[in-house]
Amino acid sequence: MPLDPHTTATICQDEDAEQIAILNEHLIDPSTANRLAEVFKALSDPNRLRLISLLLENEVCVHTLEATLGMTQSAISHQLRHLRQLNLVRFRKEGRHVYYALDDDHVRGLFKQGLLHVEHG
Amino acid sequence: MPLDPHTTATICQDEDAEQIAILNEHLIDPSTANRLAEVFKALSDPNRLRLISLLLENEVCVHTLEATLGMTQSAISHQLRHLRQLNLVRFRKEGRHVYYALDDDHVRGLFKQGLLHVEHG
DNA sequence: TCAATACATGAACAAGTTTTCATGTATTTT
DNA sequence: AAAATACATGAAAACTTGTTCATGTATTGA
Repeated sequence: MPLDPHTTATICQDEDAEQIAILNEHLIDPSTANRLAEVFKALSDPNRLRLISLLLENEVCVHTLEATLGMTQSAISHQLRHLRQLNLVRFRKEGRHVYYALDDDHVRGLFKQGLLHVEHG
Repeated sequence: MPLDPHTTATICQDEDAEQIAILNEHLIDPSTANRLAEVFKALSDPNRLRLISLLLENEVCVHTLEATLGMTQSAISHQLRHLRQLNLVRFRKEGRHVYYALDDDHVRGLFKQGLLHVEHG
């Protein structure tokens, strides 16, 4: 009997072709796996998460991010570049300042859902 | 004017202490950031996501995971060990087989939420 | 125009991760 | 008891990632 209450079946051996077919239906394709991994990877670094937490409700300039996070300006800029390339943040320039904000409600959603799980246990 | 409709304020410069105080309230603490990063990191590898997708609804033995994913037995075992150490999967032994299943509804939830975002665009 | 401020970026380095390779243990089959 | 099957694991190799260092561009101020 399976341990996990959510589990519907036990699948093993290559003998039972029908079971293996069922299993294959659940397998996500490599392209989906890669894109999904990219999103989660963007959220898999503590400093990047701290940065994102600052952008959850406000747009903030690079210098203030630097001061608030206690990271070097270069490190911040590299991280922002990373997030930009994934279309997770966007920016606008005003004079010599560059303001960053979340580009996407997806990130906000995943961030908050992850936070719930971590906080309540 | 901010670009992001969700954005409530524009924060810049160290001059305005009140704004910086508001910003600091949003900053997650390092311990939370680390635990949050760990969860997302577990979901940040394509092969691990493909593996998890097989365990979403069923418990599956290692050999079948190997055959279905087209990975070596060793690579599978190492990934399973990793997921075990994070309490994301559990296993039970039966004869010479070891059945793995998700340990945790959290992962299922995050996985599915991530998938929605990736699939619909 | 010269200096200062705000930000970006390439290159190198340190650290971490995933896979492979080789080997080991436990269970079953013959 | 020997061979085969199922799985685990340490160590090394190959690859990825984050930060630092050095330097570059653009805008503002003196």
